[in-house]
Amino acid sequence: MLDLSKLNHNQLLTVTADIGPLLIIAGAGTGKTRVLTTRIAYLVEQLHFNPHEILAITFTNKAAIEMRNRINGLLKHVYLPWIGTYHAICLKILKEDIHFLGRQNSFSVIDEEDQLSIIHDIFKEGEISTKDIKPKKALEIIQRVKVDEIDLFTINQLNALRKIGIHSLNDLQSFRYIIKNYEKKLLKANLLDFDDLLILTKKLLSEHDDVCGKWQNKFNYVLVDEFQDTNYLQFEIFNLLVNPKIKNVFVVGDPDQTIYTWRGAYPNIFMDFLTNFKDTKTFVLDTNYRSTKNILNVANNLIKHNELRISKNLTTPNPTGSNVIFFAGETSQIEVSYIAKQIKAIIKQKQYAYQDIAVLYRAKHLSRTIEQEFINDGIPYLIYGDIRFYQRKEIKDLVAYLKLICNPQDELSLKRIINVPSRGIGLKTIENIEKYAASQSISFYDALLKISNDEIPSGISKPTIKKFMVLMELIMQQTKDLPLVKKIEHIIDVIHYQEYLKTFDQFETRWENVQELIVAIEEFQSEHPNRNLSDFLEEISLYTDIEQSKAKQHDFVSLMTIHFAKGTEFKVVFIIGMNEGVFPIQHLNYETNMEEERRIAYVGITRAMERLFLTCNLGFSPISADKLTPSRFVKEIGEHNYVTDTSNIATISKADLEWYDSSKNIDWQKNYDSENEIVFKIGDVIAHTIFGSGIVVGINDDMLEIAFKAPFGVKSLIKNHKSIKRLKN
DNA sequence: GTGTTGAGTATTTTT
DNA sequence: TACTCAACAC
Repeated sequence: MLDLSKLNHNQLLTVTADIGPLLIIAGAGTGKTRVLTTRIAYLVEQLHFNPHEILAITFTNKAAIEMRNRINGLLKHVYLPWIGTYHAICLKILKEDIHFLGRQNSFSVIDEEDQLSIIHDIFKEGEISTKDIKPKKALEIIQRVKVDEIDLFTINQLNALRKIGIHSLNDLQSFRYIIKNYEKKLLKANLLDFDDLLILTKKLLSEHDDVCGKWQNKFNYVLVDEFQDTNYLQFEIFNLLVNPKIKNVFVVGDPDQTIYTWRGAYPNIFMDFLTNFKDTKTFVLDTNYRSTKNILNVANNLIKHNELRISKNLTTPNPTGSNVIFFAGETSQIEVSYIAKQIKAIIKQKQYAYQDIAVLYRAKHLSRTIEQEFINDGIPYLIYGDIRFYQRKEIKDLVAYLKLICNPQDELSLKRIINVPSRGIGLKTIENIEKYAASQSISFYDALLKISNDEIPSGISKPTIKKFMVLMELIMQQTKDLPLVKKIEHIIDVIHYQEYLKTFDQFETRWENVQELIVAIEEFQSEHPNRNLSDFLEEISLYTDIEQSKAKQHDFVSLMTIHFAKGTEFKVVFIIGMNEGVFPIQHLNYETNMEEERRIAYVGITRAMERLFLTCNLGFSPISADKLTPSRFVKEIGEHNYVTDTSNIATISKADLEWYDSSKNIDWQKNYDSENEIVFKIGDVIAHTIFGSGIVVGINDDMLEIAFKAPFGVKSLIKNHKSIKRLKN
């Protein structure tokens, strides 16, 4: 029997609400996950829904696993096959039905590294220099164009393209070329990128009523977690999946925690939802069980500065708790050693263990100084999301071999491992093989076959290729009838992968990762005895990370970005780099969305249960000519709501703190001012908020070439960016 | 063809 | 600081 006694009044109403559209606005720490999982248990146990007709959409794979575990705690022996991210759900749907779009169900999914390697090929073919356009930039444009469904071929107005990072007509031409060829290559090789999973699912469901109807009939109840981070495309898919006759939906979210607008999420989605589902019942959960009064107070006082917001104030029955501490160190060195000192003190008092503590930051690179400090001080730590497991070289190499056993025609994988370990098949040879393949209109693999059997185009060494092909044949034959785990072990053995890895730094870690992969395969096999290698590859194609077994064994401090920390909680939280320009972040060529920055800070603060430290430093940032100032967010929280720690090493006295001043600084809330464009000419003296003064030395399209003082040199910047001010003619 | 080194450059967040 | 890329030595 389902135990509902632990729920508060509102939670209980939510869990036991009648079927029909439900919207739950659940603030941070108000028991969102509990409500979701209990609702699912309630559906199965009380309302007798079949687990197979329940679709639950989460934002991350991690959350999906977590949800499955919690449901398992509530309902023994009940398995919900349809819990997953939009991407995972779409993958399953497409694997079943993509042939309705005239494509083959045997497609595979590529990750960013694969995307980049395809982009590199396109650059080579189109003779685009990586100096003019960075492949990463091209990737970013491709993603934004695809998710936002922007048609680059009909848009000619630069104004409309600035927001996605295209600043000149020249670039537009190049990006058109890149995207056209990118899509062509994917189609030809039967590959889908992450965005395609969503785009094609939408296409499938919207263009094929019968297919759409089939899925709508299948899913009689649809739940969505982290609804605030749903992007438009995902929302469309959601709407297509919901059976319009019954409208059994249950969406949970918190508009104040929308931190993925850069991936297309939009705070207004809640209004859209209410428009689509007119008879929605809305519940608000605003009792926070996570944080102390002091911490919640800080969070509430910060987020109220967002203007585009539905007002909401969380309250908590928890005690007042310790003061929230603000610390400003003279340098970043002092900032991090302060944190180390606090952690050591906390541990010494035995109030908390390392695993109760998290250090959070706005951007990944900020973990560097803290990591160094922790190494020096012997504080155990783990950086999450550092290098994702399935993105590591050693893992991708071996997975590429596995993919090739399944499908020898997989060109990406083939090119990846053709010279891993080194076999004397370098870039030149690969290029020649590609040319040969193109001239014969055959695949890369078939070209290799031909070369090793008879024809030898110049510039390719037949014996080398032959040797490689014999090896591949051998691997395929010998692994054919082996169980999954033996397959990978055999490959590692035959290609002498361990010896090869020894030539790299961090051999031990890499070899551990290889072992970890074998464990993952073992687990897959014992959990799904009937599924084969390609099932495994499909399963991991959406995984970026793995449950780190390390994490279960040791006691360490967690280091992660705030984005990564969403959905977690820690007794003690440090948020570092609370500096203007760092958090809120200021970037060179993009505008800052201040409200989103504030929400990110809000998410960070609300991770804390008992102790919260906000730290900053007043040194020089690596890219700044000026001294750093504390973040405006600290000021907005209100001085009476926290305590400034001046008791420690070399702190700045409170009076000396120079705060962000909107009248003195250029506000980069609206970075682009196309109404009043300044006309620059060569020789103009300008001031930049980061690089100081400089002289315009070149002008093209929307960009200015500006010579700054050492160490910055000449930079290309956007002409009408608010960070640039003309000083005199 | 492979591996190393130095110069130059660019710093957000993730499925 | 970290990563990329071109140039160089073997």
